[in-house]
Amino acid sequence: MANSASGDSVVDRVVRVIEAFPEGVTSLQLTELADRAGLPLSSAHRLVRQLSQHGLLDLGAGGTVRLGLRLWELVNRNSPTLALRQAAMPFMEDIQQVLNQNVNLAVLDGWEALFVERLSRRGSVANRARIAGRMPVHISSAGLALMSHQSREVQAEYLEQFEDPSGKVTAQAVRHFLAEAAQQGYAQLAGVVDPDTWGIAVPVVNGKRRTVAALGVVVPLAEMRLQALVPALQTAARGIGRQLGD
Amino acid sequence: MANSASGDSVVDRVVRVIEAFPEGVTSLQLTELADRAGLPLSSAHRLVRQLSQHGLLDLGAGGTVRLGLRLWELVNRNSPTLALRQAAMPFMEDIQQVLNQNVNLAVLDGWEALFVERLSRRGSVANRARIAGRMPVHISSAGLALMSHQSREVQAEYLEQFEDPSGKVTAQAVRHFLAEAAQQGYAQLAGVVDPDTWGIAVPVVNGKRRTVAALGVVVPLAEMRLQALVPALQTAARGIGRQLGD
DNA sequence: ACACGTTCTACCATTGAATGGAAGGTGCTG
DNA sequence: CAGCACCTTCCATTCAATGGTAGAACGTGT
Repeated sequence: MANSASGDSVVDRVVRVIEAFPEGVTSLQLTELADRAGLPLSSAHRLVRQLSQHGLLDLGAGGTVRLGLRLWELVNRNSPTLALRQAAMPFMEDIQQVLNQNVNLAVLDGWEALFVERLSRRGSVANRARIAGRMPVHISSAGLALMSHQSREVQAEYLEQFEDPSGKVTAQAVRHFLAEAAQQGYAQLAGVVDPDTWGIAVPVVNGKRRTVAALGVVVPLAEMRLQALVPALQTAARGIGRQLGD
Repeated sequence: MANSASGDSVVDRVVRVIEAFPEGVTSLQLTELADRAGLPLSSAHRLVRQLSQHGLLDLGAGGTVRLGLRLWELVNRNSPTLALRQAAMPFMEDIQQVLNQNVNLAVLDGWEALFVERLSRRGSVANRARIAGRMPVHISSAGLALMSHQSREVQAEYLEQFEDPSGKVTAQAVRHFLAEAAQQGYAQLAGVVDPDTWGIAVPVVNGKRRTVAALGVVVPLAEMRLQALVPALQTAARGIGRQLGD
């Protein structure tokens, strides 16, 4: 036995270590980390120590492993979402001020909407969809808005593989939603995430006519005023797109 | 010549690649990246390709390298600042609502304050750009608030190495500021970052009496009302500390 | 149209850095 | 105090990582 009995490179292992943290978990014991990453304890230990010397991980006393502050800093300084967030924030704040609703910004990654930024409704305490959270395309208005503006090929590929584990939604239904969203210029979805809420999202299109994000709000059913919301969102989305350039 | 002519490990190199992005730069050409990371082009190319296969980097056509969406997601989901931000956000929103000022949250890293979250003043153009930004301890109220609550040893070590490149501030002056902040329970600093603004920050103390963050506001000189601001900040800071537990 | 510079990508023989089992700490629990 | 669970260190073995070289794909100035 020698270099990597399992046939994986060092890079593979570094990635597995970082990916080993389950969602929302910030701290892991060394043994558990090694287990989750599928690495021999001594190898995991060596890797973690090396990474923590550079500040990407934080190896505390007693084998407690956390992601490093330096990693957080580097990623949040240089992430490609940075320009998007900077362009979008003023408009998101406007929406929040004027409509007083939860505002969110998402991008498409695979067949899921990845939420990049969120402003919560004034006065509200709890907060469902989190920053860096994901939602399948077919159960989020943001996801539908994004997918409805993808090329025919991408949409076909998406519908091809579509399968709803709960069995509540058919590919046919999703196709219908997407067509509707494409035609109307916005996507809406009622009571899916939470029975008493309504989601509305519009695409954000950059200078090259590429759909790069979706801007959306989540409103209580009782306060649903489509006529007021959609134009506000579309105006903001155009403003963001203009800022983006590209 | 063989494994690493320069005597650095693979982990070292991965770190250098991620660190190669200058602040605010989200996209780098492969050649420039190799240059900045101090790696032979072919090695950089191999590493980047491997990392991008896992989604930590994004190697686009023409050798354009960006940080990967997956990396952003993983870090923002599992970062140790997550609990802090979640605990602090409601209180920061309260402050923003009541005082209508720029609110920020920082932690101490080395001899600098690292800004973890920021809410901008209503109506102002969002300067959210400064999330993940750093400020030296001696020119930020947050930094002073954090340092004033560190142990004697840490403070001594800090003052020992202190040197102001601009020569405007002496170690003696900083010592004075820290003592004052420790005694008063808050730190203030006028017109340093911006000649017309005043910074005030208070420490956030967790259940174990450890100072884990600083909560601060930046107000225009004209609107300076210390009597109103400090109690509000201190109340919020206590609330955050209670949420944190630990 | 052509030559030149620049940048990305692929190949592959060489070799020392990475590996992981085993053994030695450390701290907790019954 | 024995037993367990976990962290940490050591070191001989060996194959994965390395980087010079060469070719492909641009773009640019003449």
